[in-house]
Amino acid sequence: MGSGMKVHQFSRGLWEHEPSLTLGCCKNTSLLLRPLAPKLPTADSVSTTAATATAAFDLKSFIRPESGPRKLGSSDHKTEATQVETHPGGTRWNPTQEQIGILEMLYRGGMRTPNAQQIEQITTQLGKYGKIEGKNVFYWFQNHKARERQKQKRNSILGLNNSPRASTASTITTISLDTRGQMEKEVEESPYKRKCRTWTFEGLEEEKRHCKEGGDKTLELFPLHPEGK
Amino acid sequence: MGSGMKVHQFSRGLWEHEPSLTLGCCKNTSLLLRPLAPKLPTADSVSTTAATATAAFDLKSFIRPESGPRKLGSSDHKTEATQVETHPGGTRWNPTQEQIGILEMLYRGGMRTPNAQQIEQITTQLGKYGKIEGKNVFYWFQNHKARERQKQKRNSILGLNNSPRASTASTITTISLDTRGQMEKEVEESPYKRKCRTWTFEGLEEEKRHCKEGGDKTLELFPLHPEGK
DNA sequence: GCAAATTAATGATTTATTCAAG
DNA sequence: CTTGAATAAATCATTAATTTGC
Repeated sequence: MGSGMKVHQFSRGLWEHEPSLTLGCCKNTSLLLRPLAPKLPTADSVSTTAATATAAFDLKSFIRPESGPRKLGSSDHKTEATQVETHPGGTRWNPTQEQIGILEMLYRGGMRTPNAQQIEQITTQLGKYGKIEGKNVFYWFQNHKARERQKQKRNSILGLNNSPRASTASTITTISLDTRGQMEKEVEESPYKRKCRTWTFEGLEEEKRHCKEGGDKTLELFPLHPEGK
Repeated sequence: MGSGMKVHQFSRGLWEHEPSLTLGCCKNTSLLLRPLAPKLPTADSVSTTAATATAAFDLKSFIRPESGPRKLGSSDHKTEATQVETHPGGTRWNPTQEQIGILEMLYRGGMRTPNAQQIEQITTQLGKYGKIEGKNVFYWFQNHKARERQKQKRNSILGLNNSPRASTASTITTISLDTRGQMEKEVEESPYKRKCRTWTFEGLEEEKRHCKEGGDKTLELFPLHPEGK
């Protein structure tokens, strides 16, 4: 199955990178602050770092917090952000027809992996038609691209066999709307590109057990960093 | 090559849940707004969506903005964010010894893929020792995990040959600090687990050409991906 | 001893694979 | 079965080590 092993080496060094404007949380404005770190060559950094860097930094709360002291009931942390409510009934994004339409239009227009700014704009626009987040847009493009590709691969393989029910799923006929120069090689996609997408974590995760039978809405909330950038 | 195909099914549904607080950007509180979209079953959504959803939403600016009217010189956009500079000399994160030490400690403690909250905390802590962002922490764990894995795979393959210098690379001896139930199977990792990490895009990218030979700092920030291809 | 050239490590992205919800 | 969501694998790209020539 995996017999491709193609190596793309060209198109090198032409991708620019975005410096990703560093939200204001990192409060080190002085640029040369790494006075520590004696930079010993070929240091194993095992015993040394363990001694130097531990500081005030209890790992217990980080590593698998379930095994540690369970601090669920205690409002010890800063549980003050009341951003409750969130997803009323569903865990995952349920796109509306308008949203899908716009996304497909963008895809057909040639967009493959939008960058952060584009995702932000798209999310803002699609937000008018229903709840959506940036990651939904991102994932949609990822998935759509991958599935279009494997659909085409399957069609190209099965198409030679010409089984009478293979490709009757969609059979879109009115594709040729205007098709200016945009369409180009819908097939034979270029497999590697180098983009930079700067993203930052913001919302905290929501595990929400399978919620098949649980009806209670005890949603506690956590401190996100509300200070934006 | 791809002959593994192992499916791990245990250790399921044991992750505690943080109910997530959805930043307030999505402003549709009324939950049932999809008046449009007649929801025709197995809709192709090609011609229909193109008609319904276009609205006020110029795709031209999204899809490969270079093919459209180039608006470089015009300061029409909000080119007011003088978030220049940021990375003084380097594009990518250059971890200090302390940061690496903490990260390795966390890794050895058992942390594999921290969630958003953990990443946020780690980033805050590591920020004391040098500039760092959340994505750096995330990437570090991804890369470290993957490379430890392939290192072990390589060792397990070569280890059977019993070359006398195979595993003398690190030979950490003082591993057993306290090691309560934490350590468990460092080898034979459980490769699939289901977590939720909600992340959102935040920083907009800004472009900065390679600056290898160009000494000028004319970093234009046009909204682009320079060419689709 | 230093600096350019080369190599090794590793940070950052993209693609492939997989799980699970509806 | 379709598809959103998440992770693992592959790989590009940049920085630090290391080597080499002077």
